[in-house]
Amino acid sequence: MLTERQLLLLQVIIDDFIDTAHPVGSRVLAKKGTIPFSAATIRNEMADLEELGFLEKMHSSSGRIPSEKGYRYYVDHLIKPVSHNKYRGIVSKLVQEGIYEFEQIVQMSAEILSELTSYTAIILGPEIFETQLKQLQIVPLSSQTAVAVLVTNTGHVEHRMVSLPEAINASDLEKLVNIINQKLVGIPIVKLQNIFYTEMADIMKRYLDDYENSLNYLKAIFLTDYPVKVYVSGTSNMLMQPEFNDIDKVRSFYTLMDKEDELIKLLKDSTPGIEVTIGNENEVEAIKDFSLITSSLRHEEEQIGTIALLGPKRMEYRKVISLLKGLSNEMTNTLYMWYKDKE
Amino acid sequence: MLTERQLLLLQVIIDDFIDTAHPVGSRVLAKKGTIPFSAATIRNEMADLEELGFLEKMHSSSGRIPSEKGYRYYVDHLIKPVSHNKYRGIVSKLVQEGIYEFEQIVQMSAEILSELTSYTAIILGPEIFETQLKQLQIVPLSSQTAVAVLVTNTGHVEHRMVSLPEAINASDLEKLVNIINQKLVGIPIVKLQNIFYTEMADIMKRYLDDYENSLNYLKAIFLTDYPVKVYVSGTSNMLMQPEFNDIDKVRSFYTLMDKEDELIKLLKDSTPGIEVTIGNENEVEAIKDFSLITSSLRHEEEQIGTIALLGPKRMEYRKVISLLKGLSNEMTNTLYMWYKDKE
DNA sequence: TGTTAGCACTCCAACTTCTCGAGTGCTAAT
DNA sequence: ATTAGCACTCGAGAAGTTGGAGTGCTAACA
Repeated sequence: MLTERQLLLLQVIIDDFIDTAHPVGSRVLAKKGTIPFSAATIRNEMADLEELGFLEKMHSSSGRIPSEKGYRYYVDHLIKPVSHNKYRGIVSKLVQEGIYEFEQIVQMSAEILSELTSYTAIILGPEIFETQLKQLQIVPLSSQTAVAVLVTNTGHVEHRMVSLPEAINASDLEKLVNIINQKLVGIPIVKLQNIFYTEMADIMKRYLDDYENSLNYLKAIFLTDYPVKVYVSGTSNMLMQPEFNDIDKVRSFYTLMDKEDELIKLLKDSTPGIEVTIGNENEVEAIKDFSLITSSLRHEEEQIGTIALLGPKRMEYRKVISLLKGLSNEMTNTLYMWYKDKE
Repeated sequence: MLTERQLLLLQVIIDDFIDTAHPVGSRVLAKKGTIPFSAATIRNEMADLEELGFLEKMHSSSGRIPSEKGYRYYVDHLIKPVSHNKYRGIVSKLVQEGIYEFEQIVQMSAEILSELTSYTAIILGPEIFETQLKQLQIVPLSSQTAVAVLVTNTGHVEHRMVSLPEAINASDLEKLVNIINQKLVGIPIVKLQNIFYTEMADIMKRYLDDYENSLNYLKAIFLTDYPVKVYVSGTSNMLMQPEFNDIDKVRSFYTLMDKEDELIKLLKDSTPGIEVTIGNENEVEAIKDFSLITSSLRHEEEQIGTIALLGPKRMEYRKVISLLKGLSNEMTNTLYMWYKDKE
């Protein structure tokens, strides 16, 4: 329904605004020569585009800036993805070094990402869905405390302090750990809780003197949710963006960044693939002035983590999207190889 | 060398400025009634105090604000520490729950601290000086990779991915781990590197087929420095301080906060006890507008960590210092008990 | 009929000017 | 020694001024 010329115009206006952060006027646009029409014509078209809701003015005699609808159209229809060969291979290079666990790799990728874009990178997870128990170890520290160490097949290590039941003795503890390892190695972490109640209860009853106590003890290890970790990187890069000249925006931005649970909410239920949320499209009030681009990392239909970039609505969508796409693909492949290798 | 009256005046002026962030004028001060003299007299004294370098003016007809020398004098001589009974016991309560490792407790304390003061809390370490190896575990993930897990007597867990040497077989690996655990458990982590070269080399030669390879392999585990961790908490609280109305200050502040190595430099060589650095007293350029209060956590002469508060020069020194002192004592005691218990 | 030049109008941003109040330093009186 | 009084200073904020970049509309043009 938009004419060829309107499309071109919309594209050029948004590109220009993304580049300069200044409202775009007809005169300047005409002078640039990208559009073979006079300023007056451009003005007319601009008025139409505004009527259609793609552009808006800050005040009656300012240039036009893209509306959220405008950005949305731009993202959905006007961007031809550019592939960023330059950065291809970053992840696999990290993997090849062989000294990082998966979580570290995700984190490092995000740092690179925020460096490359000067927006803020936020990473969720990777969650332990689908990762399997490789080994459980319980190391007693004193008579009352021990540390439980859980290693997964992805090289991830979780640990947690636990208090030991009074009655348990060293040999029982050893037996317990052996049973667990025999029975539970290879089981996806998520399913541990179920199995724990069904199969384990029986077995433990048979082998252990102090069944009751041991059970309670294990609960502390397996039945608490392991915390989801959020990494944020590059917040100070973003302060250079002119939209942050407003001190209140800075305040509310950092207040959000400090609330881990809000960030988790932001990234938690992302759908597969790249998803772009512009301004008020997002339900979280605090980022109504921002755009958020998320890409969920998946392994066999399971979401195991999310990489996201948070920036001003005036974001370099073209660059960011292709970058994130590339990175995401690479991560997925890497992930696939990884699991295949470790199984 | 300062008269009684000058001391009183200095005290009141700084207190007032810390409270209101506004330059303090003679008239207002006289009206408040804390000083039984007229505004004119106060003016004269103020002029003297300025000449002595304790006060300064923003411009020729503004009220007085404390100079750095003024703050220094205030901190050194005019503060009578108030004990904060209210918050006593926070740490020991956390410890009693028995489910946190030492590092978590430090971190949580710092969060509380920043919440209580609305300044930024920075914590370094605790470093692994003096903590002893409790157990080493090597869990193979694939034919080429494994994860090495190191548990200390404080309940701290370090882990790292390592690539396995081609030639090594499962039984050798097991032997290796056994040797290490037999020989190295109880050794302070810092000394591992030395012992590794002296004693271990011999032993390994005797027991292992593939001595050369195993040695190289272990290097990766023991000879890399484990990273010092920095936790920062409460940065957004601080934005509410009026000194942060200047956007450039905010920018430079957050740029600093993003540089982990700078922060480490800031806290690394703190002397025992509480140390207050005001503005330019600190060598790090980026915090010349701030004051930093550090308290190093010690165990038997060794610095094992640092808690610090970063705030504007106009800081509530009285409150902050006593709070930090209390917390620090509590931590040290806790630490002492902890080690005693775990040894 | 689509395009363009021209013109009157709008509005912000940046700059100046003005005013006011809170502050000072100095002097003379107490 | 202390204080009251007075002239002076300076910055913060209000009010006014200007210029430029923008618009919308109309009329002329290909």
